[in-house]
Amino acid sequence: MKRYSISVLGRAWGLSRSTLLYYDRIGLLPPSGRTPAGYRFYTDRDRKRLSQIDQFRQAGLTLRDIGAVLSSRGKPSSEILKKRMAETARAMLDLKNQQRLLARMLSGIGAGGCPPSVDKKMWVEMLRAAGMDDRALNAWHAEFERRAPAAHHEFLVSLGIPEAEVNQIRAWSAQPGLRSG
Amino acid sequence: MKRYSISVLGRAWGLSRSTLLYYDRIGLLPPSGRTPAGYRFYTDRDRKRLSQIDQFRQAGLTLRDIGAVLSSRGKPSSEILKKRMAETARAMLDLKNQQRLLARMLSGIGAGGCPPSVDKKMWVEMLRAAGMDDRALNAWHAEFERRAPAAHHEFLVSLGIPEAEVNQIRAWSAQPGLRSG
DNA sequence: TTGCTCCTCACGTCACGTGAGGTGGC
DNA sequence: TTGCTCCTCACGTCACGTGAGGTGGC
Repeated sequence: MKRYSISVLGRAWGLSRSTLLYYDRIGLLPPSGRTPAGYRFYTDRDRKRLSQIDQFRQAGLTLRDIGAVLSSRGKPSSEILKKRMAETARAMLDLKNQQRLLARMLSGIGAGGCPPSVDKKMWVEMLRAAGMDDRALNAWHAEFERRAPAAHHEFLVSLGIPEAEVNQIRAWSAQPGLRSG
Repeated sequence: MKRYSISVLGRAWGLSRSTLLYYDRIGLLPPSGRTPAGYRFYTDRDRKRLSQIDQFRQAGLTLRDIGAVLSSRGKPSSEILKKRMAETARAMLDLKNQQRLLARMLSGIGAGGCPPSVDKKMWVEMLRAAGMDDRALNAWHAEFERRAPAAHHEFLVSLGIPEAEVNQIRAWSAQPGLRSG
């Protein structure tokens, strides 16, 4: 039976010694045994397990999830993989949004004053196009005001709406029903 | 001058009290002052700064980078934004690769035994199509062997290459020049 | 007095990296 | 003896969250 020291096994996968020490500490990859001097040694069984761990790591699973997948074959593991798949989808959207924001910031720096990309008119048109009516729009304002009043304010100002009108909209939003009364 | 307590300001942006405590501790957003009783209070200046911080946070900057961007207007900030833009591109590639891996794992579970997606022949053809000749191929094996011998082994086996041939390839890779001698 | 907000530590999270101080093996 | 690897703490990272234990303000 071939034996590998901790650093040799790590280097084979481009992992550091401290990574394997950590995997041992959390019980994810305990070595097959110790030499009389207390050195960890790993065998081909461990090498195969590390290979699997590495696969799942590349798929972005947490070490806790990897442990769960490896210990229980079958159904639960597919649940975990699906969960991770959903996370990646969300993360992609996040990244795309970040790229949009960064692009705007960079073009803003490069071009000096950038034209207001979206104003009140365009915003409302977009929401209407998405099927929102007056009621839905009001409900949305109310929700925005309730959850993040300052951001709501900032947002309305960013659409080029004058301060006075902004305050009116916010007052309506904070007291739903007041507008129709 | 309007004054906001820590929780009120936080809630306005959907941030927790402890987040603002943290921003104070690291010096990113110190409050304008304290009440006689020691309570932090924030003003509109702070509110505007938090608005900026939030923008950059949504763009994925680290708090350290946000601090740098806010304290030095102009050139250095665009460097930081470009750096972040590059990071997002890499992160996208990572995520796409993760999705590929997850899809393969999930289909593997669903369908039982999955056919070996890529074998030696296809692999070599792809590399040749990319313009690699024998020399380049050998150099690549050598590099793979040097940096991650076990993964190299695993990879060759995954292409359906028999153990004996794998060992030969790895021996050549470890001793470049031996093959031509 | 009750119930709310505020305060300051201090420790936990995640997946390791980085020393410090000491030992085994050729 | 030299130079390498190994060992075990213990603390640092990042952006907070979560109590514990205590106080201010209506």
